[in-house]
Amino acid sequence: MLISAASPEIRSREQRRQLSDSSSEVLQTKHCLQEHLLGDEYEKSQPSRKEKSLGLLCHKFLARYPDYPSPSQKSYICLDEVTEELHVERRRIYDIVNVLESLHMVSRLARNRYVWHGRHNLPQTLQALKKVGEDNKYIQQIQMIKKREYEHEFDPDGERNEEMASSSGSSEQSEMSFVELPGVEFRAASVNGRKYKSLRVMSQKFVMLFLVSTPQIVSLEIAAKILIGEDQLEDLDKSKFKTKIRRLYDIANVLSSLKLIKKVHVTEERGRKPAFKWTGPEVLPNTQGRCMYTKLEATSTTSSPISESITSKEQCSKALFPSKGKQNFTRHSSLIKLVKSIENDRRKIQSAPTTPVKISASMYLFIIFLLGTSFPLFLSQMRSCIRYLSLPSSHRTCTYQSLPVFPNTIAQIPAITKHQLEGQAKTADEMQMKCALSSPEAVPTPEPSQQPALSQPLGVCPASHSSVSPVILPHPQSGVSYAIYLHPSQAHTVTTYSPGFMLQPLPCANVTGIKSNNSKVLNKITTEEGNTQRGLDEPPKSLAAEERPETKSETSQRCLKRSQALPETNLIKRRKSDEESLDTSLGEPTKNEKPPSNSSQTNHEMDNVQEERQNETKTVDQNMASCCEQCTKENIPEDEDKIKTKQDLPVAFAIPAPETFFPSGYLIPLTHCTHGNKAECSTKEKAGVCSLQHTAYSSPITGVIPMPASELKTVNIPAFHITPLNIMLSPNSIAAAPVLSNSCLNSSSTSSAPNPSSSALNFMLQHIGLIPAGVQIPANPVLQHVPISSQSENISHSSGSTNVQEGK
DNA sequence: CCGTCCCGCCAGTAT
DNA sequence: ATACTGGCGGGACGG
Repeated sequence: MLISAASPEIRSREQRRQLSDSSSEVLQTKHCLQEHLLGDEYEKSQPSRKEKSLGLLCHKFLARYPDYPSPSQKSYICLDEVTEELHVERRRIYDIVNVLESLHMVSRLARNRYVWHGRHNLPQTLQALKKVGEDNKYIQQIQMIKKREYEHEFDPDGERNEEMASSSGSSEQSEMSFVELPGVEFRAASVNGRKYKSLRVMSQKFVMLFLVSTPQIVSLEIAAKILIGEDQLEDLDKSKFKTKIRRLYDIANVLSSLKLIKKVHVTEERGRKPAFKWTGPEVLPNTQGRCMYTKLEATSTTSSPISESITSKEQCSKALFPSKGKQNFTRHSSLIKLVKSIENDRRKIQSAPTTPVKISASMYLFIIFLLGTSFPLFLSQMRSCIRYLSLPSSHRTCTYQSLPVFPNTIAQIPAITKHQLEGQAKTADEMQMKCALSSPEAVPTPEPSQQPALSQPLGVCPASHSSVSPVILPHPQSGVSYAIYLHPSQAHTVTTYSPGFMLQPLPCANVTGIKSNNSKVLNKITTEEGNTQRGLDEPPKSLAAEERPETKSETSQRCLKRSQALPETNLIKRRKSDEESLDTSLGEPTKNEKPPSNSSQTNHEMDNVQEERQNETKTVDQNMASCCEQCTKENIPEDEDKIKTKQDLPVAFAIPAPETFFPSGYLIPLTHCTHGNKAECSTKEKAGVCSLQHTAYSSPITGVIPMPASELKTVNIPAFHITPLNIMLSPNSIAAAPVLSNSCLNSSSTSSAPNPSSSALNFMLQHIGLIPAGVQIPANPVLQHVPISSQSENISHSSGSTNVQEGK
């Protein structure tokens, strides 16, 4: 950790070392304790199968790069180096890189070379994938498969092909396409002529399934069937199915490492089946025109873009990302150069005197959520705000980027938050940057390298929407900024903010029923809920019938070769069990030190806790005063608790509000956000931030899982002061106003309403330096209106006897 | 026994 | 031709 101050390289290296060390240490310890015979044998214990797992490897890989790399310092990935340093065969790295590429976390630059993007693109990617998934009618396909299986129970006939053909056939476009992101640089470089059947596409589709289905749980079986069904029109043979499953495991492993999914089991009449549950960031529903994505023909080798839908989407994306408008390139040096020059241009723009950073630096902080509003409107509102704030006209330069930014940023917050909570390490630069942002001296003369941090991640697109529109308005006179949470209906009123407009704290009474506002959403949920889970399974039967001999001559050879390999010792086996026991004894606090491999159980615990917490919070007093009181004492959600123990941080909190009420607006004075206070923010912040960011590697499952809340609750806290070191986490919350306060450090809220407000606030606060980077106000999963305990764990309603169990 | 999934062959591509 | 990619599936490991 101490080393974290050193160069990123050293740090990451160290990190890796620790990781492996700790894991091996643990193993050795166990051995000492339980190994009866074989004294030294275990020392040179060959890496057990598990130690070689793709998941672990992926963790190591990920540990080398920051989740949110600062745009200024692009990290490149050299496969040779990686393979050497991680001691793995190249082949394995490809597996990892391929799925990362599918998420646009990396993109291929050239042979042997990739660029690391980190999770910056994740929100857009997921949104795009979700959109595509919807377009592909995956939901229907899933249902069809289930239905068919059910029918097959009785008459294993073969009319399924027709159904399948009709369904998947209708979406021929889904053949072999790879979802691209308009904003992803160099993405095109990865699109070479090679057949695109790959893991990449598979990975994307797999993710789509999660994003599309309501309980976000997908069984391998269904995933495999759907993926197969799409590829070839139905020639399901058993071996193909098996292969598909195998691939899915590969993908699932890296997705798990990314903490986007976790393994669960779906139990039904047939018994329990492996499945995976989405644990990644909630993806906001797409709104027409907001989502920009392009599908590229897999086999396309041309340098010209092949977009199937050159519609408003396209245009929109082009308008938003003029410099990124390029679509698809083959790997060609000239093209790469072009890209570079474009990038340089962009950099120049970003380095312009005035940038979003400055905006925040000058304390003209504001966040506008125009959820449910059209983008153009958003833009205009943004402009008016900017105008009002008397920002230098030069801002218009960055308007291009900064404007679209917000929505996008918001979307990213959940991921960021989660990530940070998990204690992932950050690069020193990143930390510095954050500190700098809040420090007075840095503000006046923003360094080019710093600015991108704010503007770039934001540079991409889709607007999010929610029923609540939090707004943070600067109040020059008093030097205090206010965060205002407005009901959508009021949003316009505020955004057209005029100098004379004075925001006033509103009494709790002045609330609006959120439920009714979200009725649409809720309805959707309830209707979708329950039909997503699969029903039966018995693919082999039908598949076997069609099985065709596809044997390869070389198979026999392989067998021989493999048989030569010496079987591993029993030692390894034993170790496994030892490892298990030890892990359990480790307890939560040490989680961050644990090796990534096994954490399902931990997760399980967590979920339980969360449930408890939810119940707990439910009972929390509904009125403000008492709420605050309580907050300070108890009701500290598990998550926060963990964070506290893990990072020694002040806990965040959210104040629960009456379920049926939603404050139509309230103000949160951001006292420290004034011009003169930057210094204090920065100093305190620095300490906080830095310490936070140095958190050691944490186990994959240790992260905070967004809790589903059944109701939206918010609080009206007119006069809280936000202090740098205080964080407020509203675990589930959304609208739960992210309120920070020294006196009120608690949390409890259980709100859950599609409202990125907390995210946005987090983001802003973090960038302003009010909140340590490692902390955040958890954003709330959007459509998770499922009854408290049910979340996605309870799929029972859907297929009656389906049931999900956590862990392996 | 069976769910996982490591391993590495080897075909297809890029240089 | 050589090196890089990555589809693929046998069969070993772990529970």
